Amino acid sequence: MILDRVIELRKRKRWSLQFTADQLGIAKSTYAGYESGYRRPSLEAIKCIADLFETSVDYLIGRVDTPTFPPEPERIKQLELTQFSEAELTVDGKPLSDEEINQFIAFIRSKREIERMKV
Amino acid sequence: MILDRVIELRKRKRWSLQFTADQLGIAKSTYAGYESGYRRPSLEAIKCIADLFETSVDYLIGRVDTPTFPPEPERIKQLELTQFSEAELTVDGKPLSDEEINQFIAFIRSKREIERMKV
DNA sequence: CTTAAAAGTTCGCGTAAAGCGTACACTTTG
DNA sequence: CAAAGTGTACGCTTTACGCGAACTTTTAAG
Repeated sequence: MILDRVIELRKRKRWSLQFTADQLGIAKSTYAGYESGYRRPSLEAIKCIADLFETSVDYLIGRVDTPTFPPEPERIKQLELTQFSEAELTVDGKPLSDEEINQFIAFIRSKREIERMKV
Repeated sequence: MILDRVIELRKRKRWSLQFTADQLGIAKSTYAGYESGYRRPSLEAIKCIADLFETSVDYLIGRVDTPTFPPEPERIKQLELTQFSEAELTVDGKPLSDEEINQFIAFIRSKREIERMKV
C-alpha cells in the first residue's frame, strides 16, 4: 500500500486516526499501523478503506495513478481475444459462444506455432 | 476475492495450477488455496495475480465488473466481425490479419450451415 | 485396457504477522 | 491548569498464511 496516498486521502477529509478507525470498525492502533507501514491491511481491510475513501484498491496499492472511482472510461483501440471482455463477438449478427472463440484462439495459436517451425 | 473470476482468468489462459503458481513464485498448494477459498491471498499476492492476469485488483475482489486493465475501457456491447476496423483483434497480443479473421468467419458460417442441415 | 505423468484437492504444521490494548508524548480547547 | 484529543510505538495473543506431503482425479501415451 502506498502510505502517502492513504494519508493524503484521510487528511483531505480532515479525519483523525480514531475517527477513521471507527468508520472501518477496527482499532486506532491497527489503522495507524497501516499508515505508518508498520502493518499491512488484509484484503478485506483495504477494500473497506477504498470504500471509505471512495477510491480504487488499485490506486491505494499504486497500480493506477488516478484516485477516481469508478474509473474513468477510455477509448479502446484493440480487443484481446484471450481476455474475455464484455464485448460480445458476432458474425452476421449472431453471437459467438465462448467455445467457438476458444477454438479460434487455439487455431490461431497452432497456426503461429507451425509458422514458427517452418523458419 | 471472487473465486470464479480468478478461476475463469486462469482457464482462459489454459494454465495449470502448478504453472500459475510458478509464475507467481508461490507453492501450488498456496495458489490452489486461493482458488478454493481455503486461503486468502495477501495484498502482495493479489497484486501479483492481477499483474499476471492483466486485470485490476478491484475486479478480482468484485469492486468493478470489468476485467480489463487499465481500468474500464469504453464498453463495447457488440463487435461484428464481418465489419472490420471497429477495433483491432489480437491473440496473445499479436494482431490478427484480415485473412485470418475472414477464415474464421467462413469457418463459423459453414459450421452454422451444417448445424442447420442437421435439423 | 494399462499405466505413468500431470492436474487438481485437501490437510497438519510451523511461524510470520495482524490486530488489539496500552502507554507515552504532544497539541488543542475550555 | 486540567481534560480531552491526536499521533506514535510496542508487547502479547491469536489468527491464518504459506508450505510440503499425501491423496484422488484427469489426461496422455504405449
